[in-house]
This record gives sequence, C-alpha cells and structure tokens, in this order.
Amino acid sequence: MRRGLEPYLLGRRILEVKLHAPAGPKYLNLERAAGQQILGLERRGKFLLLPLSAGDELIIHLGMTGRLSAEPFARHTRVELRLSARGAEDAALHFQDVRRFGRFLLVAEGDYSKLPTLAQMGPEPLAKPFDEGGFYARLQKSSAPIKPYLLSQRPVAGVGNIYADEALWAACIHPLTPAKHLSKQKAQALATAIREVLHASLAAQGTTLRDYRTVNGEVGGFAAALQVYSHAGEPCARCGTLLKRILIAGRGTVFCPRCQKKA
DNA sequence: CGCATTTCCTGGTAGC
DNA sequence: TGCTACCAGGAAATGC
Repeated sequence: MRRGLEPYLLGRRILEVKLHAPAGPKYLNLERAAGQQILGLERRGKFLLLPLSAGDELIIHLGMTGRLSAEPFARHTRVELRLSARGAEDAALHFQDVRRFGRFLLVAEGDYSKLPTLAQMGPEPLAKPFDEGGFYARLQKSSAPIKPYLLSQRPVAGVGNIYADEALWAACIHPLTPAKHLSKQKAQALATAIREVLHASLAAQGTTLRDYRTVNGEVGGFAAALQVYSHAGEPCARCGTLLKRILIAGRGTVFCPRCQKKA
C-alpha cells in the first residue's frame, strides 16, 4: 500500500479536508492538514505515516476494512483529501472504512501519545537488521502466550492475526506457549518464519480473504498460499493431522495440534 | 506495570 | 423469501 501510494502522493499539497464521520479519537485534528504539503510516505507496522510541511504528521491505519484510493467510493467514505494537481487534472485521496476500525488523524510529528501501540511498536521485521537476538530478549520478558504477544506489536511490528498463525505454524510453535518459554532456537525459527511469510505475501500483493484490495483495487494472491489460517478442519500440510481452531484473546487461531507443541 | 477482557462496527451468511 | 442472530478482528479502553 505504501509503495503504491508514494509516487501519487509525494509532494502534493493538501488543499481541503472533508470529514464524513464524527470527529473523535479516530479522526483528530484533520482541520490542521489543509495547506500542508506531503513530504513523505512512511510505514511503521500497519500504520502509514505522512510527514507534512508544517511539522505535523498524518497517521492512517486501515483497520480491518479500510481502503485508500484516488477515485471516489460509492459508500462509506470517511475522509476525503483534495490535493494539488500535478498537470491539469485535480487530485484526491479517499478513505473508505466500512467497519470503522480504521484511523485517519493528524498529530505533531513524532507525538504518538494518542497512539500507544505505535509508540511501543517493536522493530520492523523486514528491515536490514531485524535484531533476532533482540527478538529473543523481548520474548524472554513476557509471560503472555506468544500469539497475543505477537498481536500486541511489541516484539515485532506489523504481524496481525493471519501472519501470526502462519508464522507459528511454520516455526512449529503452539500459539499458547508463554513467550518467555521459547528457546533461543525457537525464537530464531519464529523470526525467520515471520520474515518469510511477510516476504511471500508481499510478493503476492497481500492476502485477500474478502475485503483487502491493493491501492489499484486488485485482490492480493496470498490467500491461496495460506497453510493454516481459514483452513480449520483440513489436514496439516506437514503431517496430515486435522487443523484445529480455538479462540485466543478473542481471536480465531488455527494451528496443527500435532506439529505445534507447547515448549 | 503488564496481562486479560471488553468494546467499537457493519456486511455477509447460517439457520429457520 | 425474509427475518434474526451471530461472526470476523486491530487497537484502545477498561479491569484486575
């Protein structure tokens, strides 16, 4: 999403902001965006960060069903940015969010006090030095089960429900294993699995089960490569045991009860 | 402090 | 066919 939007947004000026949703913690300070130029398009975990010319930062999170497009949507548009033209035609950025789990807000650059998850976010798993020793050290500090700990974004950035299940399966780790019980070898295997599953999904343009679309409106192709998520009741590709679905911290979790033993 | 639980929200769908 | 009930989950708020 970041890569797709960058060439379109970089350098444009925000001329007008139209908020089609009640202002609140998910839609904050947007009136300050008007007049500012978009200086960059960065990403931390699942947050998009757009530094602006007057020292502010536009923060966008797609939540479950958020979509961004230059073209208008038929329904559920929450925010609309009118942008300066490059060439003749007008430009715009539309934010659609059917289920309203997304965010679209302005903060002073680097002030994430209203975004605790972003403020405490772990390292980027695909950055050059994803410090795997550091990953193990972080896991050692938490007594929480590894699955919800991954979802907290604290040990590593950007891993959500689907990729957590896929990576835990690849590393043969039971999702309820306390994070601090993972050996250095298991932590290493998990770090590698996270990198591999994310690389593979990026190469396939992401995972579309129902809602996700690329910035060009296309579906991602990674759903076909999922080994466990959405495959409960089907045989494990490694051992043939039927995959099991349980709830962990209220999230659907699919795993192989034979391959993935608690450490 | 940190972990666990609850909340927000709407379209799709199962069940009758 | 049409209605109701329930399910999906990222991150924040609340509870312990």
